[in-house]
Amino acid sequence: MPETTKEAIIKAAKEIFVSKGYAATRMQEIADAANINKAMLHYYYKSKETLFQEITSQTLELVFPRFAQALEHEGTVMEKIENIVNTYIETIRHHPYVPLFIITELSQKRTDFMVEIQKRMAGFPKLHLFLAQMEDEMKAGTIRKMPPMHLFLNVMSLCVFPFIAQPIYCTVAGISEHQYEAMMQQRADIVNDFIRKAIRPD
Amino acid sequence: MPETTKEAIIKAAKEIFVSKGYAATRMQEIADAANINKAMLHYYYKSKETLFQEITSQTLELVFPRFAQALEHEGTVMEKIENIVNTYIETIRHHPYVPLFIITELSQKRTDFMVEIQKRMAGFPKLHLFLAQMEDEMKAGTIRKMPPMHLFLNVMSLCVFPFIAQPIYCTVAGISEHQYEAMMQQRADIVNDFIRKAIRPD
DNA sequence: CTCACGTTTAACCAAATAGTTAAACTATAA
DNA sequence: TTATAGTTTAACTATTTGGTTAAACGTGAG
Repeated sequence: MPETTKEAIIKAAKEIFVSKGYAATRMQEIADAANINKAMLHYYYKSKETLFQEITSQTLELVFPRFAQALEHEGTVMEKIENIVNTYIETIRHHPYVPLFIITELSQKRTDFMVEIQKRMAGFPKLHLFLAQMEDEMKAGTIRKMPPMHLFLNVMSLCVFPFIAQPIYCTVAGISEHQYEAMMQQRADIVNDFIRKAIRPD
Repeated sequence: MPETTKEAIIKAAKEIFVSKGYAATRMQEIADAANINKAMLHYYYKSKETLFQEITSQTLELVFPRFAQALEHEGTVMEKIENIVNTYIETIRHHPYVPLFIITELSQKRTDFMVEIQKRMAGFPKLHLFLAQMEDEMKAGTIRKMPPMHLFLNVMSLCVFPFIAQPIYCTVAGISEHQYEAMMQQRADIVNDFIRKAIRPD
């Protein structure tokens, strides 16, 4: 089945916008990647901003619903964490450039992008409920005492950072992208083990 | 003491290049921030590339020597980790934009930047010696068994990610930059505790 | 066939941005 | 004081890049 022009544009634009960010992306580069004339981009999308908006929307949609859902899981703190870890790593493994894309664009403080992010955040279940549950379990002695915010940050760090840092990690460790992907396949189990041991009471 | 023009340029350029990246930075913006005419930039530095090179060099110099030194510390795996954690978090707390800067520019795959990074990596002590020591201690039963690469990645993740993710974390957790900085002050101790518990043998 | 409509192209324009130049300014040493 | 060298500025050019236009192309309906 031959790809429509619009599909080719979206595919190429997603590839390039997400991996290089808005500022570093050239419309010509997208046109080349989609094997079309640059004018076609403007035929289907009014401007670079418009096209970027479309890509942003599709990209965030790919990832945020799953992230939100992971936080809604029922159970103990450790069961919730396990679900978050599995969901995050699995999702990001399929879209490895997305976290850096989000962080890159957020750091530019482009208002339209920040609005888009905040819209998605609104659909998020309240984080502080999860933090409160952590405190309850810490008081009950089910898990070790530590600042709940830091525990949550630890979970995020262990899941997300490896994908953001892939290029530098491959350089410093002297391994290939392929070897790195192999590492990421076993990562969810390892992270869960790590956290389980770290938070169990003495 | 009145700042020299060159100092003003470097200060402004560092601020802007490091926080927004090469592609999103405008020479005019640097000139404005330094309160000088745009032509002055080209009087002191041949081109945007040249100025960027200078900023890159100074910025990496600020951070890489400390990172390298932290890996050279003597002692048990946990003692080494503790030193790495303390050094990394302390260093990055003073230069919070640097990690994202490095990752952003690396992801652009600009060859000159990658060369600059690899030069600094050359001065790094061999990571695999540290990994080998981990394996020794795991066999000896001093620390829990787990893939050494993942343990190292965990340490990096817990130290570096919070600074990269600051903008999105402040949004999702609904806290101010100031509150976030306060969190980062206590972070080194918390991360060390977390890792210590996670790697101790059962 | 041919008309009409959506699609595609080459050539072009306009705005933004990096980079240049020549003249003016300033401080300092002879 | 003035000659000199370094510094600064306004005005400019060149290049890159986002965006436009009018004409050409192709295809399905009548």
